[in-house]
Amino acid sequence: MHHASPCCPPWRTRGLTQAWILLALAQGSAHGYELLDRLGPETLDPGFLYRSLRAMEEAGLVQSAWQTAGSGPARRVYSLTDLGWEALRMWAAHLRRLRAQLDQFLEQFAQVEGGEKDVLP
Amino acid sequence: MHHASPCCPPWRTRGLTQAWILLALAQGSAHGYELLDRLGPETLDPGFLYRSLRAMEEAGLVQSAWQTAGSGPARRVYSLTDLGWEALRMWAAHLRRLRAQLDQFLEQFAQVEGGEKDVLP
DNA sequence: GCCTCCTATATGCTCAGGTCATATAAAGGA
DNA sequence: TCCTTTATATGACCTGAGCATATAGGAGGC
Repeated sequence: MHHASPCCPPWRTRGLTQAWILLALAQGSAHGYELLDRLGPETLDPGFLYRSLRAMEEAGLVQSAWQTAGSGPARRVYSLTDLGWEALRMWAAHLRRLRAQLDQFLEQFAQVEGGEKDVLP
Repeated sequence: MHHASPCCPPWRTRGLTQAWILLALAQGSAHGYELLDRLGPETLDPGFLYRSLRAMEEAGLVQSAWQTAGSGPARRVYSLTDLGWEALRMWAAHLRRLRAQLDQFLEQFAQVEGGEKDVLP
């Protein structure tokens, strides 16, 4: 019987990761390992990143080219396509709507929190 | 060949549904079908709602009581527990952090969007 | 030469949040 | 009686995401 903490919303928010990847790429072409650094290696799983990149390439949002020059193993360098830029703009619009929803939530929460103690006479 | 819209972030944001359910319950005890009305029947799947309510009851966030009086089939009326209120406050705090992240995203987006056309000499 | 570490990409397994379709049952009205 | 409305519930399935692990090239130690 360990209620430790109730419920708990722990994570780095679900469903928005692709948006962050697109934004990171919008700041300049890069390969996967470099994107990990840009987004914070602690906050993003490498496996998920690489899979996402492949999926986004298949969808035409990004394109890749092998870079064999330099030291270490070959790198797959990704860059945004026009379609990717368009997707990023759509994400931005979506996140603005999401922010409005959050404002609405927090406003409603403030109302119920104030009246929590005096619900019925 | 119908690229219609690229990528597309369509949905009512994932992972936050439990928070909305808790908030709706904070505005007063209700049974499932009534919660559907409060949250918008179009935006929430009944099956998912009922499963969530059962899970939250098991977690101690809500409690339920059968209401056989009145017309129609029996209703399971849910209400928030103290633990549920605590969870709701944690959700609010989390969503404030999420809002800050969104601000950061949109700010960075505004920067890259402005300089999109002049990337290299 | 060989071993080991760092960089870099990739795959398999699994879980949880969510959607869609469908089942069941009580009341009320035609 | 049968159909519709209200209300709760279950089964199948999809997908974003996390965790573990595999693979391969280069660099440095010895």
